[in-house]
Amino acid sequence: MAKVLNITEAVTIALHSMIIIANKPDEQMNVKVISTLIDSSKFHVAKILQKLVKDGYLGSHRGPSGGFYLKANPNELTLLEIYEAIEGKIIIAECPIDHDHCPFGTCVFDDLTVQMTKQFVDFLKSRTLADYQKQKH
Amino acid sequence: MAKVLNITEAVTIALHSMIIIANKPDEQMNVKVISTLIDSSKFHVAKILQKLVKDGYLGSHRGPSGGFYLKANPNELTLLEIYEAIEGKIIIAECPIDHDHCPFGTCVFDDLTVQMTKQFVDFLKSRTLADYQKQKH
DNA sequence: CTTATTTAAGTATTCAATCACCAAAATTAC
DNA sequence: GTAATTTTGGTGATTGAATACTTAAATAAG
Repeated sequence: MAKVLNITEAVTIALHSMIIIANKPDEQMNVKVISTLIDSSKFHVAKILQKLVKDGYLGSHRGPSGGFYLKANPNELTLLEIYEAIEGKIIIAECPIDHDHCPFGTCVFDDLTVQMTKQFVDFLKSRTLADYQKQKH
Repeated sequence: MAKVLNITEAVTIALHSMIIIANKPDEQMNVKVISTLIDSSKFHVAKILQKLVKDGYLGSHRGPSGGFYLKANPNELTLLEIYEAIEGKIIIAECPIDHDHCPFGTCVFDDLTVQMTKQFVDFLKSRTLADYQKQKH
């Protein structure tokens, strides 16, 4: 069973956690609550959230009633920025055969892989965190 | 640096090798020649070709002047079939969050991942090996 | 028959992603 | 101030995919 798209659990955790936190601006959401909501390992969720704190998208408070809160402006934060915070900058998927060595004039995939990657990037760029907030704040 | 599309070197070797072999129906192409043409490890190329032989797409002859030859009908063999011979059946990339646990009514990615996967599959299905032969036989 | 060539098959290594755990630091609540 | 809670940061295990290598078997050519 093969997946065509590289959508890791790490990115999925990042996107869902950010959306969940953006929808509860009044409560401090902690790892336990979030990992339960999205049914993921709390260790993995903790790691991802720590990275998002380091990158400035989230803030955190330790101790009882601690947790994470949104620091970024949801109207300006795109899904692309979250995606790339976890995975690194998206690069166009080119055919692994070096073009100098490819025995064909044009790529076997034509420009499909380029098109598809752009389509994905454009989607992520067009969506902000605010688009996923039930009540706007 | 993140790649959105899962296009492994293994699949790339399979597609390019099949096309190369289909274009030289009179010569026995061996691992050394093919791996040089596509600038890949001969060990890896050998592995992939062995699998394609087992699956019946190629035949082989050992010994001096041995090599691989096309067994499949290039007019009926699609790129999809080659792709799935190596990677396994393509499945729709769904969000790793179990739908029962997803806190959102609709997927964060909308149906983009479904659309993109179908687009890729449709492309691979629409191309036969014959489309890549310079002179038809 | 001997040697060289080539595929076949099995094994090993590498790498990334995920997951699990622990000790330390911070903070809150009592 | 003490105890409980929660993030932080580091480490290591595990898994699976991808890639690299090695030896064995087959075959052709001389």
